[in-house]
Amino acid sequence: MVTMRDVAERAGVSIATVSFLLNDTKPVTPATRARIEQAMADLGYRRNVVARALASRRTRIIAMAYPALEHRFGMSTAEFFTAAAERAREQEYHLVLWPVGNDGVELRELLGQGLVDGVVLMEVQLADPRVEVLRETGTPFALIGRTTELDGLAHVDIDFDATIEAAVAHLHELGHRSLALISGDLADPRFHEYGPWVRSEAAYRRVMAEYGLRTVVEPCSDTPRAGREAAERLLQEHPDTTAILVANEYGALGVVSALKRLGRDIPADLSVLSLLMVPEVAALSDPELTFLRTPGSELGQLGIEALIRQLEGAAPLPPQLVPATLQPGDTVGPPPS
Amino acid sequence: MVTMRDVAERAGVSIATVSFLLNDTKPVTPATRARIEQAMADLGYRRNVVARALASRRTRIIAMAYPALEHRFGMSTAEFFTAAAERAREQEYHLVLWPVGNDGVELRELLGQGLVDGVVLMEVQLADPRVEVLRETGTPFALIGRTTELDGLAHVDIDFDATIEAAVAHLHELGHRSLALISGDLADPRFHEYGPWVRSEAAYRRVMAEYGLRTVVEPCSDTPRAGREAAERLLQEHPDTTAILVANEYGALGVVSALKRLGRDIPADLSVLSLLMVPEVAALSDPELTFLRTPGSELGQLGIEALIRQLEGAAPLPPQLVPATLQPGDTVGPPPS
DNA sequence: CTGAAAGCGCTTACAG
DNA sequence: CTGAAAGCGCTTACAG
Repeated sequence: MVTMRDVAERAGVSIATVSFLLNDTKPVTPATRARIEQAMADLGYRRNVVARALASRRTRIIAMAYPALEHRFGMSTAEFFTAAAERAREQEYHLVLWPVGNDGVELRELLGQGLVDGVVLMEVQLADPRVEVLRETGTPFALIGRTTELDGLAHVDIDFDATIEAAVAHLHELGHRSLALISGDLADPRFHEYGPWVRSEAAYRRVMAEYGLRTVVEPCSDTPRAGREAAERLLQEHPDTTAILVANEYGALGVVSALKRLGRDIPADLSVLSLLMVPEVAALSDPELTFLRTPGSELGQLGIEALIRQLEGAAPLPPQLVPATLQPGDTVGPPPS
Repeated sequence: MVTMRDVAERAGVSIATVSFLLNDTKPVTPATRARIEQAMADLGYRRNVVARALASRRTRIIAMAYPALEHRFGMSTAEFFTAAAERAREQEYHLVLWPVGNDGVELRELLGQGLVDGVVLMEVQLADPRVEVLRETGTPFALIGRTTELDGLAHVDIDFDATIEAAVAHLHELGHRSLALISGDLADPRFHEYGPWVRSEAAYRRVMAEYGLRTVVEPCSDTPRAGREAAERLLQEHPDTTAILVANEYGALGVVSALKRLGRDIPADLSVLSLLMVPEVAALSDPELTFLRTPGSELGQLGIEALIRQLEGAAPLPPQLVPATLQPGDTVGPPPS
């Protein structure tokens, strides 16, 4: 292994100078810079990140805490994670995945090891025990999602209000007046604090009230089968529905197939608009779903950015609420006349 | 931060003794063991992994190299990755995700940093430039997948031969004689060396020849839309087909919807058997797909296991070929009489 | 602008 | 069975 000492010797300088150059932490004359760079090139020097971490007390490793037991690691998550990993790498950070429970116990254990400089929290609950653990241990962190009590926490999240507003406005413009929401299963103890479902449902109720329209919400867990059942229940109880909003990525696929089974033409008889979905999943449906695209890459990157700014003592990234954007598909049209 | 020195002082021993106890690397009398353990508990000591890494020249960090640009990070990948991360954590390793290209350039760059003890390679190509990089740098590694030249490389993979044999046998028993394969798109330069598609197609040809049956292969890229088109082409060219094997996870969903569009009853008119799929994707189809389950968790864990054994100097894990197992669904039945 | 030296928190021969 | 000490490869006051 080529060390900094080897480079310093060959360049005829001290290791301190090599370090100053590498970190751009003190000025170095062009002449010595050239000698050091030549020596590094000759020897193929690569700085050892572990030694650097120990000496600088900064590992440049970030953990993404993902509650894999409670949440399926699906396509959306994959988008968050790979975008985050790439953004981290651009800034010379590494990203580790910590599949830890929501209660914070394992998280505390791992933090004690001193491996990471900070943590990005995914699948944030309204009251999230992990936040307390991170605070107690003094670990810098950023949320992808939001707790209820935010007081100054760095976070990025979907702008549920704007997203739902856009969705309802779009359907309303087309002429729809009877809009139902198939939401998440808030009765499930794992999810009753789950932000995306709580917030999208609240936003739906608020926006519908503003439009003076009736409110119908059908709970549904996150599987196509549950989606089918929810759609069947919905049409039984509210046969006059002309457009269905689905805040449930995998449930949405079941909604479409249930309607087809029931002989409904999509979108001639009934429109389906999927909220919060990635294109890969929308394409799995036939007809392909019209949907609001979860800004997964953006949020993954912003989450990393928010954390890295803290780590580097830069100006904090203001909270970012990113709306999902409408993507055309084949499941939304005007209501039947 | 509580250090080993603090523990040693409180227990009245040297830091070496604390280290010996912690690593179980030298015997310690019960009395001093008790004192040290008490001190650790009192102080809430947690060993610093970075210092340990530098001193021991072992970071206990493993990278999973994933060519995110070339391959979608989908549900199957997520299963591999989370299972690997969990298995690593059980053995006190951490898993980082390296989204690096297939050419090995970025991989070499990252290896130089000395962060990881070893690498698990995903989405292995028949001739994989990354293998050469790992060899040159002397990095321990394990493959999830297989190159053509394996000479002794640690690897775990799907047993494509056994999987395809089981699939064909199952359909043959039901009475099918006209089986077609919708495979991957080997014409695409990104995938013409992609093991799963090459191997499943080869196995199909071999097995069909053994049964004395005609061979039909329709290439298809990994999207539902491509699957729809492939199914349409197939029925055009070979209308007598009674069962379709699909070696293409997302393509399979398109195959089902194309058949429905064409008015074919599944499975009364035509059976669809998806090879290499995870249950979450199978459930997205309506009717739910009959499929051979990709052993993602098993392979993720075995890949980590194979690597860790090398890292710890244990007996090497013999190559593991794990067959996909048949999962009942609603898309396979006897051929029309 | 550059260098000598202490120190990050551990592991590991070596000695007893 | 235990300890003193060197060393892992860097960073960072401090001094000049």
